[in-house]
Amino acid sequence: MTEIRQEFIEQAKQLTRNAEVLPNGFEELAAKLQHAHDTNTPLRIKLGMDPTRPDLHLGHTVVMRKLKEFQKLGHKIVLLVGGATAMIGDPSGKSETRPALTKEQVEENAKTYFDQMSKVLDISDAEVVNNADWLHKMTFTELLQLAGKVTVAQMMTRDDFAKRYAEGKPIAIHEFFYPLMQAYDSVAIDSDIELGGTDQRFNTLLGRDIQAAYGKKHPQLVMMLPLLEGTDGVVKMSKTYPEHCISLTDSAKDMFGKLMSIPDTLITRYYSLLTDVPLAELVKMDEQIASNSVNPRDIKMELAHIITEEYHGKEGADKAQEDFINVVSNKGIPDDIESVTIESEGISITDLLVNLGFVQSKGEAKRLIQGGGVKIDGEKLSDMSFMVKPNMNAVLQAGKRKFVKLI
RNA sequence: GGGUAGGUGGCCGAGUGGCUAAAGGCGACAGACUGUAAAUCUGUUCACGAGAGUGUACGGUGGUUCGAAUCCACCCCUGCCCA
Repeated sequence: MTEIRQEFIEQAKQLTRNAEVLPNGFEELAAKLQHAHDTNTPLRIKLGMDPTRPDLHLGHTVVMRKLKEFQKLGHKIVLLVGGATAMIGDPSGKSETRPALTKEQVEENAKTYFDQMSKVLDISDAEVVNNADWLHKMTFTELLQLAGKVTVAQMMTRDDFAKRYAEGKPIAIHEFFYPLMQAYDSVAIDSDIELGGTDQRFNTLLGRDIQAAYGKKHPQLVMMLPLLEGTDGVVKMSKTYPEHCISLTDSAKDMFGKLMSIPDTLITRYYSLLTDVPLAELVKMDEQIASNSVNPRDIKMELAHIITEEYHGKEGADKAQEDFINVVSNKGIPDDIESVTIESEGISITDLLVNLGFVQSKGEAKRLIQGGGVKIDGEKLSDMSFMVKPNMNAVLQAGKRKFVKLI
């Protein structure tokens, strides 16, 4: 084996920040980087995407940021749209078969995906493929050949299969095909490295085995990025729990606020996974928080600003921070709240709250009032049958962050 | 095909004839406090109604009963064991 030059060891080190490389740590990675450089053949970096729900959140950007690093080093990003796999649904705990998407739907969702992705990396330079293009053309014989490469016992080593089986939960046969299809994709696009969250360990490693089974001499490495916890700090950020997601399409204000709502324990983790702030500084932050020499809120606010700025520019981030301090810290009201015009006959407060979409039902509106969560011009409202009249020129507040101006 | 255990509110999970709009937990929302939409504590958590109350709800459809999440019949779905 040839000696690996320092340059590529450094590169590999940089690339493995936050990441775990399987199976052989970063030595094989460094070797691949060097080989790619010496032979002038960029590495093909695969990332699979599920086109069923096109809303991306910060959790997705952890992987995307890593892709960007590869891109900067001159490697080729291959974005794989899972048009075929989308019909199965990743068996991640729940066995729900998703309805087949039409080609148009997949394309449309993919487009939304790319729009959002381009906020983080350069899509124009990427290779975009859809696995429906080859998987749907497979014959049954080819499918059986593929399925023959893996045993049931191997399949069952996949963590969530094993778990569900132990718990007596159903596993449909077609769910076994998900990893197989994903693995075959690696054959089809001839990837050198596949990125994914740690939940993709099995699928991506299977890709390596299947590539080898189909004759690839140097099968892909697997680079796994940690799953970002949602704003509750416990469960990974996932579209299953939209309330814990920070979506890329969130307004600057929401993004900032949601970032401020993460538990203090998660601050440096968010820094590490979502910003370029060097590790040494993160260590310092941890010390500062531990020793109480700094208010964690301030470090968190800086984090919120950095990330918000990335998606909404400096101005947007500044404004969001200003609003946050004004509304949350000083219990003020934002300065750009919307107005609603009240019809001349007036409207009951409960109906109004429902109409505004602040609550789901009148019952909920009443509970909110009972709990002291409704204020008019800062005064708590206790009268449930309160009638809102026109020209009150007052600010209605429901809960902590819903405001509207009544005219 | 046979046996057996299950299917309860956003989720988990108790409940085996009336006291059950259904314990408890999680989540969510609100209030208090604060150093933040962290933490902690408290309250709320099907819909309509000012309220008394009414309607809807425990896999589905029928039935027994004054009364059913709870009993019966059939059906659908899932696990496990056996063949």
